[in-house]
Amino acid sequence: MPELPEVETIVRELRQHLAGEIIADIVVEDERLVGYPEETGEFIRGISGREIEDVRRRGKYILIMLSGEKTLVIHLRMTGKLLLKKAGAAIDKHTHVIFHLKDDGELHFNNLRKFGRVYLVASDDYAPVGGLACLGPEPLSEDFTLEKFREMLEGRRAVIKSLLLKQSFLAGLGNIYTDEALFLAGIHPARKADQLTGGEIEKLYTAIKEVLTRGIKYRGTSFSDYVNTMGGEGDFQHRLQVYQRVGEECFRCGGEIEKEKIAGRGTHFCPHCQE
DNA sequence: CGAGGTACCTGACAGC
DNA sequence: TGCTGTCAGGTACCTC
Repeated sequence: MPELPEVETIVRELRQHLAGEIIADIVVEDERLVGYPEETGEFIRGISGREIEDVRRRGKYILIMLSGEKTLVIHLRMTGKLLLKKAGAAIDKHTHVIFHLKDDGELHFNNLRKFGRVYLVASDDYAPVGGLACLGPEPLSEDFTLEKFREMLEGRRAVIKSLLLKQSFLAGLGNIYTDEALFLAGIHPARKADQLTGGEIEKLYTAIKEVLTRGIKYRGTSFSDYVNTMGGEGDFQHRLQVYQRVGEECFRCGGEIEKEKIAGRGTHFCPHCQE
């Protein structure tokens, strides 16, 4: 489901509502969703009674910083949702982990396809969460400069779409925002990374930042599953240029948007604007 | 390094 | 109505 803008939207809401709260108890309905520690009881005991000090984001990972130098890490994968509820709220069929707050609220981890994961790790050691430990740079951070992006692409013979989707290369882009960024930059998704011109790299760099910034501004893209912590939809689906627009007119040239399998994923692009 | 496949799950939708 | 195949915002793991 969620990519960087959706996760960022959720993180901002969680921070506002959860900072300073104490997690009193956790109910795990399906142990498969606990990625670490292996033993669910250890996960529950390690969290119970701790205070939520802050909520942060790294790539598509949600980091709930707890007292005692512990971090509750949550990844939503495809269909995960985090929903803030009042105590005693109805439990949805696909809610598999519930965090009960001391002060009357609940956080429901809902997961239709059960791909999402929760982890409890020491705040100074994220190694047990492999994907988190080896993430690439944050695309909206100051240290992701154009110069750095050029260096990252140097000598990479992979198809650009597959590189952009790779979290260890750059953190946070998923299928929607990758397609949108490549359209904005006018680059065909199947181009080889090391064959992009200097101008194209610069356009892509700007496009990535712009697409993510706008995605956050409009609080994410909801086309089937994504909702924020209050169950509300984002707005960016109304502003997509290519994603989910197969057969429709390109807003730039009037041609027809196509869809093809590239880098193993359904890929949307305008064959005229992205040669 | 890079490409392609499988697996993990449930549900929606198209086609017969 | 119901069966079958395909697809879905993600990632880990495997082989070549």
